[in-house]
Amino acid sequence: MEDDAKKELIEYNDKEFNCSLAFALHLIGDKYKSLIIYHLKDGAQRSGELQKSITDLSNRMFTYSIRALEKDNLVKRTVYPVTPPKVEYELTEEGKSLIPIVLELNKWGQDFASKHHLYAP
Amino acid sequence: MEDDAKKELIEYNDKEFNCSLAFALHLIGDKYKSLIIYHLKDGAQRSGELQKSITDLSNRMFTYSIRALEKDNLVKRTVYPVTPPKVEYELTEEGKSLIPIVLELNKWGQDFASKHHLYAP
DNA sequence: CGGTATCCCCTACGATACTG
DNA sequence: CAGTATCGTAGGGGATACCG
Repeated sequence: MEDDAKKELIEYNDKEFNCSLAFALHLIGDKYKSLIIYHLKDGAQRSGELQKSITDLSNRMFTYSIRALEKDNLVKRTVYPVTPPKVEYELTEEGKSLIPIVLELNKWGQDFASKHHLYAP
Repeated sequence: MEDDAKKELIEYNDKEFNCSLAFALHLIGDKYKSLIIYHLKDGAQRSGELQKSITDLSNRMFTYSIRALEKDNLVKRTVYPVTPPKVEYELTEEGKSLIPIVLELNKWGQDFASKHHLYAP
C-alpha cells in the first residue's frame, strides 16, 4: 500500500485533490508550465530569452504560467535593479526534481510521433 | 541535438504541435486520462469497476476520456456480447509505455504534498 | 450495465493595448 | 525589457436525464 495511489485528500490553495497524480497535473499539466520547466532545465534564463524560446507563448500566458510556477515554489525569480530591467528565472530544487519526468514525457511524445509518422515534412 | 526538444512540427487530427512535450500533454495531460491509465496499469478492468475506482469521475467524463484514449491507441476496448452487457478496457502496448511516467508523476505529487504538509487529516 | 444527449458554467488561453 | 489590464473565445468539465 506504500507506493500505491494515496486516496488521502490533498488540500492546496482552497482546492482539493483526491489523488496525488491529479494534484501533480494541476501543478504542471497545463499547456505551457512543463514547457517552461523543460526550457529551464539547463539553468537560469533571462525572461525575454525564455519566453522567446517557447513557440507560440504569448506574453500574457508566459506571465500567467511563470507566476503560478513561482507560487508553487518550482521556479525562482530574480530581479536585477538595473536599467533596462533584467529578470532571470531558474528552477528551484523542487522544480529540478521534475526534469527527469519532463524529459521522459518529451521523449515519449517524440517516439509516439515518430511511430505514427506525425512529423510534418 | 538528438535528444533535445524537436522543433519540428507535429500534425495530429488537424491540430499542430510545435513540441513533442506539448503533444504528449495533449494526449494524456487533462484531468482524467492519466488517472485512467494509472488505474489500468495492472491489467484489464471492467468498465464500471474502472469508473468507480476513480473518485469524482462522472459517467460523462469517463466516456469522453476513454474514447479519446481509444482513438489515440493507448487503450483497447473489448465488448462481450452478453446480457447484461460487459465491456473491458486495457492498455495497449503503447499505453503501457506510459506507466513508468505516470508512476513517477504520481510519486512526485505525493512527495510534494508530503513536504508541504498538504495531506488533510 | 454501459453509453449517449443536452444544457450550462468556468477557466485556460488568445489578441491587443498600455505602463514603469 | 518586463509586466499588467481588458476584452473575448473554445472547450474541458459538472449535472441531469434518457436509450439499447
